[in-house]
Amino acid sequence: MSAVAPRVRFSPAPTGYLHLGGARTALFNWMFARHEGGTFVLRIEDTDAALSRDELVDGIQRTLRWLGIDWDEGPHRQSQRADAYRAAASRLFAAGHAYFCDCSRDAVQARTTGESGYDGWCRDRGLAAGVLRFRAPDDGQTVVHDVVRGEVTFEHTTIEDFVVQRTDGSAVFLLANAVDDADMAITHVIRGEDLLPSTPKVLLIRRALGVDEVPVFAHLPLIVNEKRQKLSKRRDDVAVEEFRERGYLPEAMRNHLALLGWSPGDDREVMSIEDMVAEFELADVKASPAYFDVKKLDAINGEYIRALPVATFVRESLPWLETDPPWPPERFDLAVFEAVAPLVQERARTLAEVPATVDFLFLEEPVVDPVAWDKAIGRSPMAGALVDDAITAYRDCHWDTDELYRVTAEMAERHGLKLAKAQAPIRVAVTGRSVGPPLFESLHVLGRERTLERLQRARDCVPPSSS
RNA sequence: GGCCCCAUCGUCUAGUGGCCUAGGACACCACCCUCUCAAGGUGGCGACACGGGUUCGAAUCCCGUUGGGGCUGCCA
Repeated sequence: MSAVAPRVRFSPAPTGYLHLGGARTALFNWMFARHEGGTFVLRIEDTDAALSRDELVDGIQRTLRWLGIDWDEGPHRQSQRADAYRAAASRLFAAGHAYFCDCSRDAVQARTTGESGYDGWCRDRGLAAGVLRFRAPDDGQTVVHDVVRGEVTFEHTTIEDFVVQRTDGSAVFLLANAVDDADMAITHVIRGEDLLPSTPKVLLIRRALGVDEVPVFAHLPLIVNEKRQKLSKRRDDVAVEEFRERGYLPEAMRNHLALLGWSPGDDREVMSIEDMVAEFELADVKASPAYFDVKKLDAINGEYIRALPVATFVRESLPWLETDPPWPPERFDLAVFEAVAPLVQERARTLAEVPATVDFLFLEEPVVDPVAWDKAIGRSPMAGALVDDAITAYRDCHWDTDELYRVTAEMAERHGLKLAKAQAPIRVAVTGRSVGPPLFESLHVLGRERTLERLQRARDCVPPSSS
């Protein structure tokens, strides 16, 4: 491609959080830059005063870092480059490429034709104030060369005289975008497909400003919801921060995002970021929209969780165990959690699932799943006898996993039951649930005393007739 | 309405004219393993939107139709 190292930018509007589409766009820009040995620029598009708040920008940076996406330049703030945009606007006006317009919103509406929008009524009125509109060419066409979409042609007759500067003198994103990409020598514009229709306008501005170079464009397919619509804040869960809070690992998030619209070309899916960077090519990006499937994210996240060193898993789980836990905080015992961590790790798809898997260890009394209780104890004719036997056997046996297994298996045999059946009431009595970590390890960690207490309590609840 | 984009299993995708009776992954189902649940293993279900071309040959190229989507703001 180009002899010079590419320069790309991720230029989000600060809306208070980083959404999935933005994260994917950032990731693709970043992977491209790293693959090509180029420069990744972070630029905040906050020309709208309402968006120009520091905390909104901080959130984006924090989330990008969480995802492992770092930048080489910036963050540049468009809110701080007003002078450059004003100068550019003046040049457009002076050269006759733009004119002022004082049409009200209603007037513009009235003058909007089906084919090409605003009809340019103010073009020759010689106004000196108002919004500044770009004088779109009346004929000809602009061709956008797009790496993922090929050549896209826009007839100039379909491009209206669009606004480049607001009444208050601030630049609209089209202008700011054109000026910044030129000033920052951006070579590849990689962004969402929703920006494709605005591309000829930006190109027109650049040309009017005397910029000859044209960046390479790559319009990425949209990420859509189950109804195949562009993800929106209102109706969809789109904040990356929220996925973080739901217990997803950044590596899994990043991996899944990378697979939306791109693949390495073979059967690999779960792969390291290094491998993704090594394989990433803009030309391999697909053109069709992709649905963000949380089920698949869950599966990928589970794989990443299982691949963690146990100590890392414990550390990553801590926020979920210490912040607003389902048990009294003082009852939590890190050593106990560490003892069962490998068993929990094997089963968790998200870190958020961890507390409920181990809550029986830290609660005075376990959370009882009524359906499980009813099935394993309430309506089980053998439950009373099994629990009685367990109490007897567990009172005197060696308190270790193998021994617990052995005496329980013996007990099952005495009753002519499979161990799977025989352990059910014990599990529910002690953990409150029918599913969970392996039972005998759980009992071992819980301790004899508390195990017996819970079994006795369950025994007291069993109707006499059932024993 | 106008302009533009898109179209392979339910989903994410491989496929760039013959290797395709279309491969993988997630999800789902069955079986195996097994103290529950997971994990793992095996197998199953399941797609080239439709119609015309081009070609010896089309999921792959072209045209049309249909369907979906994006844009159409003094938001970006």
